[in-house]
Amino acid sequence: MNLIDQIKQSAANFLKREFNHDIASDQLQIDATRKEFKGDYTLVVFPFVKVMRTRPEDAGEKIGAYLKAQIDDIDGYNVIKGFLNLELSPAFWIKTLAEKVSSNNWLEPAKQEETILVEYSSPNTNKPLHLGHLRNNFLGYAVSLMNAYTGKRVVKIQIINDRGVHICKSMLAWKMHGKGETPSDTDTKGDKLVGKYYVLFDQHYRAQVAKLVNDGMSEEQANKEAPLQKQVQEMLLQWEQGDPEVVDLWKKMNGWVYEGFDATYERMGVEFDHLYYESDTYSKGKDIVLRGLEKGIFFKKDDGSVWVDLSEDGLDQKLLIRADGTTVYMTQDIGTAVQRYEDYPDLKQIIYTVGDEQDYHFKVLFLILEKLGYAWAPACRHLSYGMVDLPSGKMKSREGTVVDADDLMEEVVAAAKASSEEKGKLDEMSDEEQEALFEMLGIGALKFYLLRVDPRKRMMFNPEESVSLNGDTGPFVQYTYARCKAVLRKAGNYQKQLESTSLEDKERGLLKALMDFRPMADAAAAEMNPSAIANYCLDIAKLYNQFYHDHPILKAEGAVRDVRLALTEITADTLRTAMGLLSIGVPERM
RNA sequence: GGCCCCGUAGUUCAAUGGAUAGAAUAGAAGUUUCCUAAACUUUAGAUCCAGGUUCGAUUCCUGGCGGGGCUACCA
Repeated sequence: MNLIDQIKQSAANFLKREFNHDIASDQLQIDATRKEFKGDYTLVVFPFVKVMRTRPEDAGEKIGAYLKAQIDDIDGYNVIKGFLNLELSPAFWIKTLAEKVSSNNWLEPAKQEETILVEYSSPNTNKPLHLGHLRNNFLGYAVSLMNAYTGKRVVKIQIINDRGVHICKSMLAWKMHGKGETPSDTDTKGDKLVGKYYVLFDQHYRAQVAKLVNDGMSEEQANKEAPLQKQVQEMLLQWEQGDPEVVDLWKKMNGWVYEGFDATYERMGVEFDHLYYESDTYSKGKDIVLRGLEKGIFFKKDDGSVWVDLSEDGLDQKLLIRADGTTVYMTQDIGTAVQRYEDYPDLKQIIYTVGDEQDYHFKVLFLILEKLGYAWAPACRHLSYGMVDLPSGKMKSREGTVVDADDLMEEVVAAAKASSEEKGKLDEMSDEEQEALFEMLGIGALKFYLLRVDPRKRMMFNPEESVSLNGDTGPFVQYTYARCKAVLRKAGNYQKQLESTSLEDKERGLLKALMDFRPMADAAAAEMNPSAIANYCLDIAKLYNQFYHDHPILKAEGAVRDVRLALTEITADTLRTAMGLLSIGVPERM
């Protein structure tokens, strides 16, 4: 049991013994003491006051005296208003530091038990990945790593939206205007080439619509009547009927897209364990819905369409099967969820990384799954994240304001390179090492920029800030790590069986923050919140840099030097581990 | 219209209901014969408005105001 739990336990025991009262565990609150007060940890005594029927100051005094008597590591205490500040002994801190620096397993991942699925990315195959996909992928991948670290067996998946009318648009445009162009003979990335034809379709289509409207047709009707619209519908029908020519074209163009995506994913540093394709799963779910209909969970309208009524749950009615018997997105999602549990029978949870514009969709999906009686339904979660805005406003593909993922990664790496060369510290590195470093710094900066904001919140993407390497950035943390490693290289071996000595305030503050890594990581994983990890890394880096600035390490002597080196070492280990959970690498030198 | 989310320094972000609301950036002023100055220090600057619950509210509740999203037999 760690010390904080011990203190909580002891405080609860006090109340039980003296007042025969059981305090709820959520009433026991212990925080790190704010730096303007003396002490290390603070117990909030207000919850005790009612039971003890005394003033907060008295209550604090009594609890403090009891805790000091009970727990050896507590050296003293003070009470300010309703806050009991506990002071821990120097020996406790040295002991804690020595344990961490001498055992190399305190940062090991927890044992992986429950199996969970994390879905992210899940792009359409008609256009390249953009900034929004970057936030999605970085979030989903980080949440996967965090859960794997804190004790889940994580299967990383995506469902690729490889079919449907949007794919046919690219196909049709290529067929009409492509002249047989391929990625290799145009030296174009496959996803970019297909995206080009998607845009081309849209241009021609809108021209047709405009002409029809000009000729007196209503816009709504023109949208339906445009020849290209009819052709694309026809093509979708051919695809569904398995027309060999259409299917071949579909396979060919999707293949191009996958090659392009693979290159993008590789540079992003994300990966998947299991790919699902919508073309395999889009018809699933219908049977499940029909069985639900028999059981009376759903109902049928006169035209034969099948609906679910969620008005008792505060929502409305939702279509599940069209009058013509075809399925909608919701039906497919029901099918794929069930499919996944069939694929992974010991599955405990699915996390869906999908933008918050689909909050309602997932609310409905989870409710339907519950109504269908699947025991695992309540464990499903929607990792809902906010859109990424640009200084110019929303990203809109029509207006060409979409930030392309590949271009952006290229830019941030170029910025890292320019900045590194300006500093000129890399003379000893080979060209390959330098290139690898620029990649690590640039991509790291981008990931950190997108991950340090609470996922649930909409965020602003400022291109200039995203390539900046100063301030609250990934490179700041990476720099701190490299700084630690430089010190450790120069120090060589040192005595890790630390002798007793006192600690400076900045040393103790840093150590205290480092001790908080596990609980922080557990909470972040449970909340699916990588930003908590990013902000923790910034805290640690700031604390270390302040300590580094104020106290000489290599020039110190004896036990003091050993302590400072030990702190440096566990700071580096913690930063590397924490950044690793965000899939951001840290360099030995920079 | 109905439902959901969000309003914190000039700007971008923090703060399980806890002490004097923290950072970064932009602004002003400093620190290097010394372990990596991509650093550090000082300075100025904010909880949309009005009520309520509470020992205590940026946080919870109600009502405004402002912004965004969802509300398709689209995916």
